[in-house]
Amino acid sequence: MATIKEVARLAGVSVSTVSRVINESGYVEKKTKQKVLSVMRDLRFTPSSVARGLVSGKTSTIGLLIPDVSNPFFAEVARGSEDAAIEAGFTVFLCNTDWKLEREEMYLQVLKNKSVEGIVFLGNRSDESTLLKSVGDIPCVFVDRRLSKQRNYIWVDHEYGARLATEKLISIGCKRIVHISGPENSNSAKLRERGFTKTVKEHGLDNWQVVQGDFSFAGGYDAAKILLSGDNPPDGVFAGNDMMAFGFIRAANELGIRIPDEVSIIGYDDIEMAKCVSPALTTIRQPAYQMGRTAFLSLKDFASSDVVEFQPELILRNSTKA
Amino acid sequence: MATIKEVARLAGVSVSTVSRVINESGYVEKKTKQKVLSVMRDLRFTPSSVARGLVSGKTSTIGLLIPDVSNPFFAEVARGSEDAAIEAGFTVFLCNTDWKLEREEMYLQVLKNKSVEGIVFLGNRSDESTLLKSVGDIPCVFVDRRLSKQRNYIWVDHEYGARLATEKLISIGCKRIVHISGPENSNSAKLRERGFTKTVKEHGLDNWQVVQGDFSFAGGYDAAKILLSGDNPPDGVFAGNDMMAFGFIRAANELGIRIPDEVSIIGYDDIEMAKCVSPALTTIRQPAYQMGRTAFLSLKDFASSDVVEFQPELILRNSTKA
DNA sequence: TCGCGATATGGAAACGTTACCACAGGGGGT
DNA sequence: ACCCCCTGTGGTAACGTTTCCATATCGCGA
Repeated sequence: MATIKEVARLAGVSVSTVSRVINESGYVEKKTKQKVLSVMRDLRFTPSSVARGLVSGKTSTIGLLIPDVSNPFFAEVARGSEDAAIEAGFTVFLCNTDWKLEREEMYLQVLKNKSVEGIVFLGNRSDESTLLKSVGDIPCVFVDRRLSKQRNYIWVDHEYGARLATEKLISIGCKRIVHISGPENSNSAKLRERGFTKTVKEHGLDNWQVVQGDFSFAGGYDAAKILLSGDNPPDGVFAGNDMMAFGFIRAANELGIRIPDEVSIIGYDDIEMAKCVSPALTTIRQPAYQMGRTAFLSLKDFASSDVVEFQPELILRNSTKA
Repeated sequence: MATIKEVARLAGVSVSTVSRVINESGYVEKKTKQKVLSVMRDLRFTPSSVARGLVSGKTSTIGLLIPDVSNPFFAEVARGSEDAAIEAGFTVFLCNTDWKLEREEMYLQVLKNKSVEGIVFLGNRSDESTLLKSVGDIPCVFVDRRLSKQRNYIWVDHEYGARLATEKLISIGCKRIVHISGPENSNSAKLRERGFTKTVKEHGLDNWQVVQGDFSFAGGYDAAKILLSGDNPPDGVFAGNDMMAFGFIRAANELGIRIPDEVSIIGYDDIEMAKCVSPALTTIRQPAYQMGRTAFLSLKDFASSDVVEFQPELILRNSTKA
C-alpha cells in the first residue's frame, strides 16, 4: 500500500500538503491540489485508517453487541445499523454474545482497545453499574433496555404491543385467552406479559392464563400440545414472539384444530416468515430495521434526543378471526 | 485509557520491558514480570490494538463480505466465521453488500485501508481479474465460488445436492418432476439446476421441467400456483432453496392439494424454519455454520489446504412420500 | 513605505505500540 | 584467566497519519 509520503514525493510537495488535500482543510492552491489528487489516483492511495485512528482517536468504527444474528429480529436490527453506519462512513464490528455475560464482557474489552467510537447494545442484561464502568466514556445506545437515565436508548413499547394483541383477541370475541410468555430473564418478555395481564384484567376477563415459554418454536409447540388437548382449551392465544406462534400453529395443525375458526393466534415481531406460514400470522410488528438505524444515528448525535420510542403495530393476517 | 508508558513508569521499568511482558517475548525476570502484571491489572491496562496494528500490521481483524445477514443461510455462515474468529482473537467487520457490485467494491476499499488481515467472501459475483486486483495481497477465501486456482475457497457440491434431491423424488415414484430454479445470476442456482437436469436425463425421465424462480417465497408461491392449477401437474418438485419450497407448500395448501400425498416437495439449505413448517420440509442440508468456521480457519493457515469441499446431505422430513 | 492579514507550504512532534540494538552482569567451559 | 553465551534491561527508530507552528510571498490599506 502506498503511503502519504510517496504521494508527497511524487507530487513534489510535503506530507502536510497532501494531508490538507485529503482532509480538505487549510489552504492549498488549486493547481497543487489537482496534482496531488492525480498522484493519489495513480497510486490508488487511500489513507490508512489505522494510522489515522492512532493520532486522531477517530476510527470510524462501532461495535454491535447482539445476542445472535441468526435470530431474524436481531439480523434485521443489525442491517439497519449497518446501513446507517456505512452511509456515515462507519464500519461495524459484529459481536455475537449468545446471551452470555462473559462473552459480552470479553467483547467489551476488545472493542475498547480497538478504539471503537460507539457501541450499540442489543438484548443486553448485564449489571448496570459494572457495565457503565467497563464502557467508560465510549458512547453507547441500548436497544430494548432502559437504564436509569444518563444513557440513551431505543425503545419500543412492549406493553402497548401486548395490549394491541390482547385487545384484538378480546374484540373478536375470544373468551378463554392464553399468553405464552418468553423466558423469565428477558426484559421485553416480562413487559409483554405485563401488558397482557393488565389488559385482560381491565376488560374484566376471568378465564385467562399465562404459560411459560422460551421464545423457541419447540416452546410454542409444547405449550400448544398441552393447552389444546386439555379440557377447556383456549380460543385465543397471544404468543410472546413469532417463533412460538409458529410452533403453536404447527401443533394445532397436527391436532386437527383449525385456525382461526377454533382458535386465534397472534405473534410478536413480524419476522419475514410470518407472512409465509399457513395461515399467515397476525402479529405485532416491531420496526426492527428502523430501530437499528436510529440506534446508530443516536450514537452520533446525542444532541437530537437521547431517547427514541417506537410504537409497535398490529399486522392483521389470517390467524385471527375477522 | 492507560498507556504502556504509564504502566512502565508505575512499575519502575522501561516500556520495552512492559512490551515483553505483554507479548511474552524475550527475557523478563519473574519478579519484574509480576510487578508489571500487577500494575497492568491495577490500571486495567490493555494494549491499544490500533497502535499495535500500525506498527506490526497485525490488526486481528477480518472482513466478512456477505450479501445480506437477514438471509438465514448467510446469517448462519456468519455465525460460524465469527465464532471461529473470536476464538482466534479476531474481530469481524460485518459488510452487507446487498448483491451490489459497487457496494462490494466500496467495502473492499474500506477494508483495505482498515488493514484487515483477511476477507471472507460470500455470494460474490464480481469480475475475477478486477477483484483480484482490488484485494491485492490480502488473504481471501470464497464461499461458494471457484476462482481459476490461486485462491482458496469453501465449496459445497451443489450438483451432488441436486442429484440427492432428484433421485429421492424418483425413488419414491414421482413421474412428473419439476425443478424451480434460482435466479439466473446465481452460480449455485445454476449448478443445482444442472445437477437436476443431469439426473433426470440419466434416469431416462421424459416428463420433467425447469421453471425459473428467484429464491423468494413469492417466487415459489407463484410457480406453484401456475404448476398446480395447470393440467398435468407435477407429483414431485425440487425447489432451489427452502424459501421457495415454503411458497410452494403455502400455495398447495391454499389449493387444497395435499403434501406429500399428491405432490412431494424438497427444498435446499435446511434453514431453521424447515423443521417448523407444516408439513416439515424434506431438504438438502448445507453445513452453513461449519462452512463459515472453515472459511475463517482457512484464511489463517493456507498450509492446511486451500480447497475445502463439503458434501450436502438429504434431510428427510414429511414433505416427501415414504 | 510599512505592516498586517490572507494564502500557501513545509517541518516536526505526537499518537501507543513493536522490534531491534546496545549494554551489563554472571556463570561455565576451555 | 579468558571468552562467550545466556539472561535481563533500557533506549529509540519506525509505523502512517494529523496537527500545530514556522516561514514565505503577496496584495492592499494606512
